[in-house]
Amino acid sequence: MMRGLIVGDLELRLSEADVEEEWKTAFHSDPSEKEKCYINVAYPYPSGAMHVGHGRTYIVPDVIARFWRMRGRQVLYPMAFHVTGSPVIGISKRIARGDAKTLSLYRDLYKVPSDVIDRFSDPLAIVDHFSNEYQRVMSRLGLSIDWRRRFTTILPQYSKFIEWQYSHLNGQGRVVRGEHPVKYCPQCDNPVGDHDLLEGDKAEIVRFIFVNFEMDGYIIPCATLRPETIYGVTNLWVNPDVRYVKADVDGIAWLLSREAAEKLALQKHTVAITGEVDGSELIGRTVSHPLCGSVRILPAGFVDPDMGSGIVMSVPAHAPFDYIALLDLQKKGEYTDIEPVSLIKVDGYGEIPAKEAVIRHGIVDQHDPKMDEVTQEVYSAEFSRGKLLARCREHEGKPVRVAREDVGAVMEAEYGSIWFYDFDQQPVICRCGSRAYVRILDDQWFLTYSDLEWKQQVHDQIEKIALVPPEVRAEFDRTVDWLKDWACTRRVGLGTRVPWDPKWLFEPLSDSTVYMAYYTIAHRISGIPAESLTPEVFDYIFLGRGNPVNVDRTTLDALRSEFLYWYPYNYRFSAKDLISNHLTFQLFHHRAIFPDELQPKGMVVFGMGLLDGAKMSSSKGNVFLLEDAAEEFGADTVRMFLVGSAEPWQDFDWRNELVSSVRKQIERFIGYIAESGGVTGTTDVDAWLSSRLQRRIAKMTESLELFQTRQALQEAYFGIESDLKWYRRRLPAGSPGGAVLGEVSDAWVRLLAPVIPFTCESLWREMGHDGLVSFAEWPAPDQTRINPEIELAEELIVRTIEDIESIIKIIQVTPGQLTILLAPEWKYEVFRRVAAAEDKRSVTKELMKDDSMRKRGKEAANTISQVIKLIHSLPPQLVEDISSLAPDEYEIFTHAVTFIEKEFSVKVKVLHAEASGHAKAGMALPFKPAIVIE
RNA sequence: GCGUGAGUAGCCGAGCGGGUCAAAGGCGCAGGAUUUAGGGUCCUGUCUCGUAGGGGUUCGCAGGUUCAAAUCCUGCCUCACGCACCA
Repeated sequence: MMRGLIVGDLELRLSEADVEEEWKTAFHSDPSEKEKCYINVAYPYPSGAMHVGHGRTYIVPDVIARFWRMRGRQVLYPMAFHVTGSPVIGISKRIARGDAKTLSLYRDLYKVPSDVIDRFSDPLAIVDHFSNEYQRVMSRLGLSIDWRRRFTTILPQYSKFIEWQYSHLNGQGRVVRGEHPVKYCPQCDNPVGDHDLLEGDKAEIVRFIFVNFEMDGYIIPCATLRPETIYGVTNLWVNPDVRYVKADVDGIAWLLSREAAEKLALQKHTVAITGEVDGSELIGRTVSHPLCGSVRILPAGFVDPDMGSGIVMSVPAHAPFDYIALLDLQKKGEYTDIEPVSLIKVDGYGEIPAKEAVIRHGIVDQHDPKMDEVTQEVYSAEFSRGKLLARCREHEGKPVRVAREDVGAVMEAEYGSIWFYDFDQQPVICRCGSRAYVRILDDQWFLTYSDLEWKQQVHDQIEKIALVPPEVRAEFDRTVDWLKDWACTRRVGLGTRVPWDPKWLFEPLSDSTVYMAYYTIAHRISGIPAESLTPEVFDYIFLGRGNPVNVDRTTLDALRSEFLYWYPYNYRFSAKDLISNHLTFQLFHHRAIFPDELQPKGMVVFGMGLLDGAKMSSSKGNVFLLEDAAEEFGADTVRMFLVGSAEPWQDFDWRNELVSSVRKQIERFIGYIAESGGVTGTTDVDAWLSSRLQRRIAKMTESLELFQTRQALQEAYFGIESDLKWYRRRLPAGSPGGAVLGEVSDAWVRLLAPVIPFTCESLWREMGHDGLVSFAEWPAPDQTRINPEIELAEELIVRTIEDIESIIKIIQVTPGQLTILLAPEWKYEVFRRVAAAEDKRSVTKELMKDDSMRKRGKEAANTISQVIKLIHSLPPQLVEDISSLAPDEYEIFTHAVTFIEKEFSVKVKVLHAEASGHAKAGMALPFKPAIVIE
């Protein structure tokens, strides 16, 4: 009796534990005679518990790994933990501080015991705890990982590996020093990433230019994105209620808002405040700029000292805000001599676009909520279609987008303009609660992804690499084009120090680019002291170069040979959000470090995970923990759902009701296998079932080769199940079936083993096999068992039964007798000739040229048109089979009479239509007999 | 806003080098069967009309190409992912 037949919760879990124990070391993978298959996944950052979304990321590669292992490959599926970076440092601080939200996340959602949480004030305790959890849960889910190779990215040996990589990149001139604006918290004295922000995580850093006016020996800067509009400036705006400061900026006397002066100090300028001045004192004064001459300063309450320099240049012809503000003053009879000065011609507008737009939208004053929209409208019209007018001198006729660059460059070179960075929205608040600013870091290290030659090499690589799905190729190419230099170092966090500048650490994405190579030797190198692992050692292992002496040669040769066995990797798996950074970075780095023959071979990109239709997100609490899922449904159910509900590259949606039905499917599968045990003998439908099985095997194999896990499961689960259902329906009453069922079970258990390995492992054992199904031979379709005639005959019966059912349903009578009238041979001839005809429209004429057809007259013409219609409604393969195999319908139906009689509980007669003399006889067509129900 | 991709029946999803598509499969729902103890299993139906296996209208919206379009082209709308120093 088979154990596990009745799948109680407890029993299921017990058997999972048994199998897990057996697998403990089964997937340790060493170089062998066999062809290798090396797959890997982006390693996790263990700062929290795994949810079902993570589950799929690691289960899909596992299914693929198991598949190729059964196909006889030496498969390597390794795993490590990425602990580089700063998030856990923030987490540990928040936990130490007793932050309620963080504590609740870890205690309630991740279910970390309180004594463990107590240790979380140490960031290393967090990653330690969760990497062990990850391993435990991954094992529980049956991932066939070689755990000997596990490492973390702050292991001293790994750091040495990073140093080696960067010594090459640096030597190639690919690491350069540069300056870079970042979001920065003065309180924390550190750059802040978007996830470090309490508010303003969508804020972007915008680069303004200061247009420097002059007044009494002071520079009066105005921040703008549109330097070309200098030719249309009619005045400046100053807020009379704001106290401005005089400041010494890089040795020159400036006048600007206090906020602006402080911001400048963070942007590589020396700023010393020397005095203050009321905005009101500035009103009415005259300033000048070489490109627009002298203009006056006017009062404006809307000027924000925290925006730009706190002083604004006014271009009323093209800026609706300026226009309406000027108008407001003039309504009071002030400054009536100022006229808007037009400098841009744009189709769809007259001389003063700002004025027209304001009038068109019925704006009455500056406080109208539509002002932003109007401004946007004018700006984008001018930017996309505008051309500069004659008053812009040498820039006349230039499109706005060009003139903007040109005028800016001239101002910077000749008129003392500098760049000024600020956020496009406020406020931007650090998690510590204080305000964040833009700061320019000037000793930052960059990877030169902007290098055109390097980009080209990566483009060439992308052309050669296998990408799943292929549509992502365009996105990779775009990313390569779009990448600029990447700031690859940080001041804080865990990680490897920059060897030549130890105050910096390599940033997390930058230390995770070629670690797939490290897996190949991770278990062998962990015993070697880090001090011995000089760059020369890695050169020897990975590049076969040099003559290192601090590690003995036998060891080195072993490492080198293992690396060469596995590398290059065959497939890397990752979610699609990493295309624009990690997945592309690793191509860059492989290209820079490794020779042609060791470049990546392929990548598989995953879709995202949803939970009940909403995006999964730990921070929002919208997650379902993987372990809870395994507990509730069983590991195999979780696996089958995650790989079967959508193809890997599609988004999937975890819904408990759907998962439950997957569980029933597995139970049904176990039931089928159990019932087929020990069945002997043969039946009439065995050959059919066997033939179908071969096709299912071929289809599933093909699908898995293409990573189509969902398609594979459709064939291997639902396909085989539906064949079995039909098979059983076809059996004579009381028959348990034939020995073919054993053949099906044997193949079926192996086909599903990659997806539901726990179940299949125990079934395999119950079936009396030695060894693990995980290493059993993958079924191969047996061509000799494929029998198209039998499948065609069965198809005819299926279709006829469907016809009978639908007729019965419509006429709603209880049939007393059923007669099947078969089409005569000449109609088959028509069928074959129509099927073979290129042009179905002229085939009637063609056929009617025949004497044999003509003498049948109208009947022949009708038949031809019915056959044309019939052929259009049948699958092409079927049409071909009907033509070429010429099924003997009489033989087929007389054999199936008992079955049809059983189906409809009615007497069945099978007759040749033309001999029957029946009124419906004319309806009979090839493969579609006429049916008479009385 | 920019880049990449997607929009198919109650839901999820096949199909997308044009005819074979009223459109696979699953889920859900409905009816029936079953010596069915419990949500199990099997069969049937599930856009619409129809007392003979058929007809009609559908595949984000609006146009276009074609004898023929879910499938090709154009425009629009909506959604997802990415837009950088961050895992």
